[in-house]
Formats: sequence, C-alpha cells, structure tokens
Amino acid sequence: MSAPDDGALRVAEPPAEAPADPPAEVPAVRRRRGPYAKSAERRRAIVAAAFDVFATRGFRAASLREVAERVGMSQTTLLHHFPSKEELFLAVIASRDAVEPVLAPDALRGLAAEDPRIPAVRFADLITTQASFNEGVPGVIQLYAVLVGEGVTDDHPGRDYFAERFARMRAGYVVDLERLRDLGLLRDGVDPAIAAATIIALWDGIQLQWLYDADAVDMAAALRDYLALILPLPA
Amino acid sequence: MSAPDDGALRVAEPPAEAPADPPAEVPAVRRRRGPYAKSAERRRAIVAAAFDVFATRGFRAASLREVAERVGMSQTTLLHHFPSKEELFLAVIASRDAVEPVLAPDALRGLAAEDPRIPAVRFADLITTQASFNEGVPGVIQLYAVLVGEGVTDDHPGRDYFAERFARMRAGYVVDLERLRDLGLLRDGVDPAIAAATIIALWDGIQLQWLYDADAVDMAAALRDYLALILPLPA
DNA sequence: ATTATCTATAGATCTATAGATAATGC
DNA sequence: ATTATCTATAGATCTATAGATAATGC
Repeated sequence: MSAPDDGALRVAEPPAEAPADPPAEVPAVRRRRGPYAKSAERRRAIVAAAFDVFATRGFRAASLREVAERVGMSQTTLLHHFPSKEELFLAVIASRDAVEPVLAPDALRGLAAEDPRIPAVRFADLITTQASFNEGVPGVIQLYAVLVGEGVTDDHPGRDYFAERFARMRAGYVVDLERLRDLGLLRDGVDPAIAAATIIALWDGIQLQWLYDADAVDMAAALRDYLALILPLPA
Repeated sequence: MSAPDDGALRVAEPPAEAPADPPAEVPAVRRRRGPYAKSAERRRAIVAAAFDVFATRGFRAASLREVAERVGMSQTTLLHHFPSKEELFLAVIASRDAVEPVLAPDALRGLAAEDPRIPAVRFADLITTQASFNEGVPGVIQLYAVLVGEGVTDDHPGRDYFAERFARMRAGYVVDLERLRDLGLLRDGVDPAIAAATIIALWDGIQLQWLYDADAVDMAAALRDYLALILPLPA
C-alpha cells in the first residue's frame, strides 16, 4: 500500500559541463513536498476507471472526461494526477500486468511423484490455469484485445509495449519448451520457436472469439488440446 | 466491373394498409435517375481510401475529412456517396471480403494421384496458401486486426459482422474436419469443433504478432505445423 | 431534372492550459 | 507553502445538414 514515491527530493543530475562551484547551503530549487496521503488512492481510482473506459471504447475513442466522471472529479483534476492521456494509458497497461491468477493447479493430482512427465504437465497447467482465471475477469481480456489491435495503428502509445511483450513472451516460452525438449518431453519435429509463437497466437485468437461469443468456444480446452499435441499429457 | 446497381427504379413496397386505389398513371414519386457513369468509380476510390485510413487509424479515430482528402474531394461530397461513416465502414469490410488469393497450390506435387491423404493435404494447402498470400497485402491484415479488436467495443458497427464471420468460419472448418475425420484423416482425439476454432485463433493471433514484428514469426509455418499435428501431411 | 460538388456552418465533442480557491501538511 | 481541485476557455477537431452552383443525362 506504500506509494513507490516516498516524497524524497530528487534532483536531476547536474550537467557534466557545469562548473562545480555551487554554495553548499543554497536551496536553488524549492523542496517538493510530494503527493498527499489520499493521492495514491485517487490515482488508483483513476486508473481503475480508465481501465474500464479504455476496455469499452479503446484508447483513442476514450475520453478523459468520461474517466473523470466515473471517478467523480473534474477532467482537469484528473490531468493534475496524470499530466496527459498517454501517461494515463501507460499506467493502465502497467496495472493490467499486475493481474495475476490465484494459482490453484491440481493437474498433478493422481500423478505419481516420480512421473517423468511432471515438467510438461506443470507447463501446460500454468497456461490453462491462467486461461481459466482470465474468464473470470473479462475486462482484462477485452482491454488487452482492444488495445493490442489498436496498437498497430499510427502513433499509438501501446505499440512498443506490445511489441516488447510479444518478444518477451515468445522468448520465455522458447526457454521452457527447449528445457522440455531436452528432457525428451517435446514431440519430435516440434520447433520450440514456432510452438512458442503458436501458444501465444492461439491464446490471443481464442480470447477474441470468446469476446464475440463466450458460449461458442472453450478457451482452456483449445489451449489444453494444442499442448496435448506437443507434450505427453495424461488424458 | 459492372456496378451491382443497374440504376433501375426501385420503389419500396406500399404499406399493406394503404387502400388500393391509386390512379394508374400518376407518378406520385418522381423517377430517380440513378448514379451517373463516373459514380461507381468514385465510390470505389472512396472505399479504397477509407480502407487505408481505417487500417492505419481504426474506425473511430479515422476521419471522413482525411478519407475525402485522399480521394481529392470535399468531405461533404464523400457524404453524398456514403450518407454516413457507418455506411462507409460497411462498404470497406465488404470490399475486404472480396480479396481472394491467387491460388497456386502445388502441395500435391510429388504425391501419388491415388494417395489417400490428398483431401488432408488439400485442406492444409488452402489455408497456408491463403496465409502466404496475405503476407503480400499487409494492409488487409492490418485492417482486419485493427477492426476485429475495436469491434468488441461499445456500439461498434463491426460487432455483428465479426461475430457472424467467426461463426461462419468455424462452421465451415467443422464441416471440413468432420469430413476428414470420416475419411480416417483426423488424428484420434482431435475434436473438430475445437480444432476449427483453433485454426482461426492461431491464424488471427499469428497475424497480430506478425504486424508487430514481421521478422519474428512465420505465419504459414505456424499454421502448417499445427495442421501437421492433426492431419497426415507429408514432411 | 437529377446527380455531383462545393462552401458555410451547426452542434458536439476532444485534450490541455491558465489561473483562482480550497485542503493539507511541513 | 505545497498539493488538490475547480471554472473558464483556447484551439482543434469531428460528423452531419443546409443550401447554392456545376455537371450530366433523360
């Protein structure tokens, strides 16, 4: 609950070419007091409201006025806390990354402790557990789907974020899949790089179909079935 | 090249409660002449420009002024041809559906004419051929990715279109996969409904990654590798 | 005479800044 | 004294309509 900004004075590094001769006791810059106690909570409320507005409207069509209205403040007060729409956007996607599933995997139940397939089962279970968890927070899925599509448009503030996110996730899965391959747990002929991109692609794509018709697809089943094709998972 | 609208007079059906007694020769409604010769070409130019603007900006952030500017007409003239932004949108997605690949499948090459796997090879080849073709028209991929994400936002004119498109495509693939299953060409344990949704999801998702970094993923390879997991495709 | 095109503009936004007042805390 | 909040507003949009003029074709 403690704010990351502790209110301490932070001064930019002096430029290297500045002659080192400032009188020690001169407070050339007035001390900044930092945000008040309720500020962190206000910011959280703003980010939460912006999360919903961005998810239901997209970044560009979302208006700061609507976000402020939901929080119950004026649009200019909102801009006091987040000096631009883009900074608010970055705070929203950072908050999205903080959503983590309550891990309750029990896929290993009934599996002998010495079963060599355990690493593969764990890997698959982490993915399907997250997918099932996400079904309970549809706003998170919608925010992601809307912004990741909008992100490829010109001058979108999310472009770099999503490009890096994809690269990071692919690299992470590649490491996992190579490890599984080295344990003899990856089906012959499966390329870890292609499988990593495929897991992410399948996940993103099935979420999209789910947003259009939640009854028409089973997100966890689609992921599990793919993973069962490339890993030795118990039926 | 011929316009679907042939310029013939089309009158709305008279309301059922109207007493059937109009003097036969009275032209109560003046004859409409229909669009002039150059109108169809103008409309095509508008749709082409709107295609690009929607792809680079999304539907909501796109402006009719920018579309009109690209065509070289005033924004109000554009509205003469398409009476609202939404009607223009519908014309754009209709034009997208008209993009078809130049089919040049040669996956069957080297396959004996009597090889029983031919239906599976054909099915996979249609998909990967389309995927490879799409790489040559990145605007088509981007338009789709941007709009299908934006489509889940409130009151978006594309929502129904995409919902129906997903349903139609899933149903189509299910028919294909059930046929393959009946021929003994679908791997045991693969559910046609889940595999149909998976093919579409994987395709959409890999296109998204490709838009963010075209060098990082191989769209056709990802699709081919998945299909090779569920169908008996020659290496 | 109808269609195509334009200028002008209504009416409703939008983000962001200026500057005043109220609340908080050193 | 600094932060938080508000009203007022600048300046730039946006879609769509009204109404006039030009081009086309029955």
